[in-house]
Amino acid sequence: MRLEEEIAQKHFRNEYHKAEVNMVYTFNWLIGQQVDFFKSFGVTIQQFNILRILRGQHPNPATIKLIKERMLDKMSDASRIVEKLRIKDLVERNICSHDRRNVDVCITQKGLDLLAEIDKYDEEVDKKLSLLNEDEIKQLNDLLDKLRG
Amino acid sequence: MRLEEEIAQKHFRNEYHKAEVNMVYTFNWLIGQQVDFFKSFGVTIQQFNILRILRGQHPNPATIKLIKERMLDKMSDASRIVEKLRIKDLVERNICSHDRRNVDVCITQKGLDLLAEIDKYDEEVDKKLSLLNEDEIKQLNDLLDKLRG
DNA sequence: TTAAATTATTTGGTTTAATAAAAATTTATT
DNA sequence: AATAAATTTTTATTAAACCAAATAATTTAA
Repeated sequence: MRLEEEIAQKHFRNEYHKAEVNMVYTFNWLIGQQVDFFKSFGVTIQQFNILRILRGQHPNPATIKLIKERMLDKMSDASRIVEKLRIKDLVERNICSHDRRNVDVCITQKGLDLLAEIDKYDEEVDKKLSLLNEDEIKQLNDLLDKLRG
Repeated sequence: MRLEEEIAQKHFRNEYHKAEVNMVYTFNWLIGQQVDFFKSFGVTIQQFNILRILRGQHPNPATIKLIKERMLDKMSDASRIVEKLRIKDLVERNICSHDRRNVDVCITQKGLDLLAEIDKYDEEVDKKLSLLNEDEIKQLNDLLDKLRG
């Protein structure tokens, strides 16, 4: 639906202004769906993102620093989120023997199992964007890449 | 820059998957800039959005319910945000005499002044998207509108 | 070799956000 | 009129973001 009809704002200064509002609005729409989806698996989006980073490293550990760098939302408080995951037995933490400043974080089998379960819904998740066809989705990706410079 | 290079993720299942990640990443980037911008005026994005809604109603009041409906992020905790604004003297709250469940919220002159000040930076804000030209921005808007259905 | 600087992480305190439940009030039903 | 249902707002709870300071280990440099 056109943005103007979804929110009660009739007027935008120009297409750039509309794009700003449109992105924020679409972002909220998208994140809202993700929150609900992940909640059904007992994790938050941030927790899921960290688990995925850890799976990417598996069977090697990742430090908190590496996790921070790889997170989509760079500002997140990785230490504390890792601790939440540890409480749920989804990750393990150990002081690194080579450099004891580091904390090595590893995904557990339970964590891997959870991700495997979530993976089953990939197609369903992709379908949420299915109102755009392949070409349009590619266009969108190109525009976003260009936008960030 | 291409998303694959900005985040350390090489592989996406398909363009749809990439688009999901791309939107979250790009919108986080955008919202991060907005947060900084509004912080320099002493308000959060949500507070700004509520002030704008109130200016739209001015000189009539808006109820909390109306504010919630109009917010881009519909789920937000409007009561508390209004209270934050009241503490800063940017809005006034009064129990509605017709229906005492309602709370009438009005923007103050100080609130109007703040918005007027922020308005001065409109062009500068639009410029953040200037890597896309008019046509491309319009395409982006159309794609996002279509995406949400 | 020791002092200073750097790096990695944690912790405390504050603010924001999302959600559900509670409280207050009005409206509807019998 | 009395009670139930619906509506509006507030409060409580939990997770997360933010920022600075504290802690601890390592590296650099004098």
